[in-house]
Amino acid sequence: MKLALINSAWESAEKCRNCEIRNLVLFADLTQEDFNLIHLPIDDYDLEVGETLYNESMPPKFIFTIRSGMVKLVHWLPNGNYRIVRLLRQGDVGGMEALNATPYLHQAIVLQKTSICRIPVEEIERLNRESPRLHKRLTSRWQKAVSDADIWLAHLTVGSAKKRVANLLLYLEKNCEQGLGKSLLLGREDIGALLGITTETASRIIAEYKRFGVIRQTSDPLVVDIDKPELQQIAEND
Amino acid sequence: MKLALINSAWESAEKCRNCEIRNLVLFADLTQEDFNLIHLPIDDYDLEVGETLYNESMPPKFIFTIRSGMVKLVHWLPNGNYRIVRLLRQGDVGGMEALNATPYLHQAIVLQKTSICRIPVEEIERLNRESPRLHKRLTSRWQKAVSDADIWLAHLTVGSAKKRVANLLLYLEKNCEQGLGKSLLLGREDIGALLGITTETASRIIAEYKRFGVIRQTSDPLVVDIDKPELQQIAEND
DNA sequence: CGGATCGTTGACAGGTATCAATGCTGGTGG
DNA sequence: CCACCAGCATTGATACCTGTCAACGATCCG
Repeated sequence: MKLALINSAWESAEKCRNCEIRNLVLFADLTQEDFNLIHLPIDDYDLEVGETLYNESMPPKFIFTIRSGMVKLVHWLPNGNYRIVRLLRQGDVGGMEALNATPYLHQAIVLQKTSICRIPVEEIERLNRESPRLHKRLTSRWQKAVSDADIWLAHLTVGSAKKRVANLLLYLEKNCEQGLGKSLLLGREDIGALLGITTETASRIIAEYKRFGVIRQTSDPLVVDIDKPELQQIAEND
Repeated sequence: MKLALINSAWESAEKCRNCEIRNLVLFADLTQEDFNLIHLPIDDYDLEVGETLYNESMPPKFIFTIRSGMVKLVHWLPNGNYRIVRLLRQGDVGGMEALNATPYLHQAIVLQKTSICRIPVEEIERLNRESPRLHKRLTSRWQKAVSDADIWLAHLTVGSAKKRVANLLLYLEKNCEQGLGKSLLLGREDIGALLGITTETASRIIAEYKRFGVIRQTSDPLVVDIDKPELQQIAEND
């Protein structure tokens, strides 16, 4: 049993060392010695659309890095409504609240098939104490979370509903890994919760964009081709 | 010259050790030995309404803790409009971007006479390396900045303009140090930039609240008495 | 006293929420 | 295989809200 645990830990360190997106995530700057410090298992696994990564009532024992895919952070309001406060994409870290021994602040739900690394908080704390390189990475991740939230606020909650949807589509084109000119097309309810508008308004605008050819269906119903210049035009003027 | 610097450093460490709000800010957990590590001067000073604490084009060499008062973080948009992305109040830390050697992300402008501690980034970095207690504090401040931003988003950018203003007044009552039942009354333009509404709409709503006695002028034109239950009522239902 | 700045108010058009009804699609069980 | 259902997306009608443009009042200060 103990041996199994040690093997597992060794394996996970090995996997991290060879991880192809390592330069994007927490362990980018770790050295060989740092990896030797890893004792607890780091699990990696995939989640399907709609599955929950963590929520407010789970014990905050892990942080999560996104290897690929996309996750929404949902904040539930007392009246049963909800608001999406951020999207996590490749290289982002979720659940960092756990590092301060406080409960998770959101429910994290998968929007696109997503590949995850789940890292025990204990492990992070040990490395944090013993590896200044990891510490540096962690604080810069934290900063990224703050500045993402600010940019969100400044771009996605101002202007008309049309502008907001245009900005969202442009944001997704950049960040959803579907390739140039392609964007993930979220459910209308999610679009509403992201932009602070109703589902009906979101639907109307998406339908209108489709009619005018600003966005076009692809073979995958969850992905659309977008007319980037046109959307940028809408986002700025109109 | 060198002696003067050393004296100044010694003095600032001394001041921090005796600071009456120390338990709120970064140095809460530092020990005597930790203070002995402080070599660079930590300045404290006051700023008046409208003065700028830092902005995007200043070299990011300091972080700032708010001893008292209130500061807005302004994000300028390309078209000349601006959005207030967060408010800093007693115990908050501003300009933490500097710790990652990136430019400041906002312009920080004083809303209420504010008392500041300005701490050199170099100093923080040294302490961070040598004092695990400070490190812990720093990460928890960072978390606070993230969760503040999220709460902001979830409460102050949804619902009707009336609800948003009500929520803002309740938020200020809790956080502006004017005492129970009293709230800082911001300029209408600031209210607009905070809530994502126009100045005119902000003005209409404030004027209406005044007419119905939900808020009442005090001797200080920048402070109002608020009818808390009524505002909570408005924030939830209506 | 005049000018600048900020707050207030009005009129109006356009945008958005709301309520309600109707398509559309994928999955399930007969 | 098909009928049916549940969940989403779409669309319409309408009232309300908010942005916009414009004018006017209040206050402060030189």
